Amino acid sequence: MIDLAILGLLTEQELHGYELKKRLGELLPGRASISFGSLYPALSRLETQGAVKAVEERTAVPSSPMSGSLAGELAAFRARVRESGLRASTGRGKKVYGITDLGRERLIELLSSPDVSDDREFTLRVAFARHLSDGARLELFERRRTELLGRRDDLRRRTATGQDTYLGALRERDTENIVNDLAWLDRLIAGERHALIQEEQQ
Amino acid sequence: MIDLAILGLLTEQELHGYELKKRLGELLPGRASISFGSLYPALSRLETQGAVKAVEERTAVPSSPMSGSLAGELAAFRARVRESGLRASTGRGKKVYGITDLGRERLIELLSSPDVSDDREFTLRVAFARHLSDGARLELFERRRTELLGRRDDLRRRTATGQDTYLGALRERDTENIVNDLAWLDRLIAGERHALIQEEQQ
DNA sequence: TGTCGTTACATCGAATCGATACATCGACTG
DNA sequence: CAGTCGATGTATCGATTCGATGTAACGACA
Repeated sequence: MIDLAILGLLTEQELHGYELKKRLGELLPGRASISFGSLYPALSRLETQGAVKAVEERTAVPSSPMSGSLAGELAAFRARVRESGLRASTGRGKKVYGITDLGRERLIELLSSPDVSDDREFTLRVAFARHLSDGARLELFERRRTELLGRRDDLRRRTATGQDTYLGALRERDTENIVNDLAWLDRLIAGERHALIQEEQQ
Repeated sequence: MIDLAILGLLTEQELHGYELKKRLGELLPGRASISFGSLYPALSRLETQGAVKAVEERTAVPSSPMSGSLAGELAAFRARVRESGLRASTGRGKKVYGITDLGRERLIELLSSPDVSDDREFTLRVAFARHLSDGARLELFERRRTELLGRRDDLRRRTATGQDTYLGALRERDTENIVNDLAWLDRLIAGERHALIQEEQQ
């Protein structure tokens, strides 16, 4: 899950930890994000595995006063960071990560996993769906559709005899949300098919 | 979260671990449940704290062949377990838990927490909402309403400039789901108000 | 008779969370 | 112009939770 998030975000842009967390918070629905306590260890793990690499060395606070040349280095570093899309970055000690070829392979693997039962993971896979081939993307959506149909039927089976008011209300909400998700998915799938046909006709 | 789940389920019925997990799986939306790796430690913790207690001692497999009287004991135990609502229970070695007065207090505390940002936790709190007073229940729903309104506005603010197709699709889905949840909540709240007015008129 | 699926408890290592520590910087405030 | 506050940033700690695995009894079925 967290690997998918990191690799997906880094494919599009080189980023440092803090920024990674912020973007992920915007990607995931609700108030969900990931904690620093999982992010930093995950980055280390991925770096060890060679899936990501630190692009810019962290600028340590020099213990001795900066010489002119060092200050120049720092300015150059900041300029590079700014270029790479981190305008809001103030503060010192950033460690900017980028993805490697191995990381890109790993991302495709993660995006192609047959398991579509985890909601948060599926959300991330849609967010990075443009990195999949047309076929793989369509397959992802259709597998998800099957999953949701299964859930809907499970819910229907359980919504049998007269329950507690609030229990019943919850089932109602869940059913509505699944129906909604299915309609949304069908629109996505229709869009994909349309795109595929247009491609073939060229 | 897990404490809330355990205490809520045990308030309604004495249960053992395996059954607890199954029921929780039915309560939570999607394929979500909790793992044994968190359930059993949590039960131990709650037992130490005095919030739950083992109602029936586990029936250990006797190392020596059962005497007639022991077999009788076992049968009696099974009958008691069956009475307490565990019809499907076969197999040996169950440890049935019940809630204590302290546990009931703790449940009310958890149900009354002001934080309604966690989706799973909110679902559980609705599931056990009948254990709250009319006022507290209404407050829970209204706080959740405010939370969802905040999320909706956050989403709107972010759904600004032309993004990636799939990113846009995700935002669409999230917005729809929130709107759906809000409508559902409003129905719940209306129901509560109606009930309150009827009470006053008596 | 064997062996498969279900019921059931338990534990382990790894992943993750939530809190906290520490430090820098910009902006607002008295 | 010093002082504080909030945002930015990296990092680690203990507790929680997960996912996998082990063990075992039992019913069903071949």
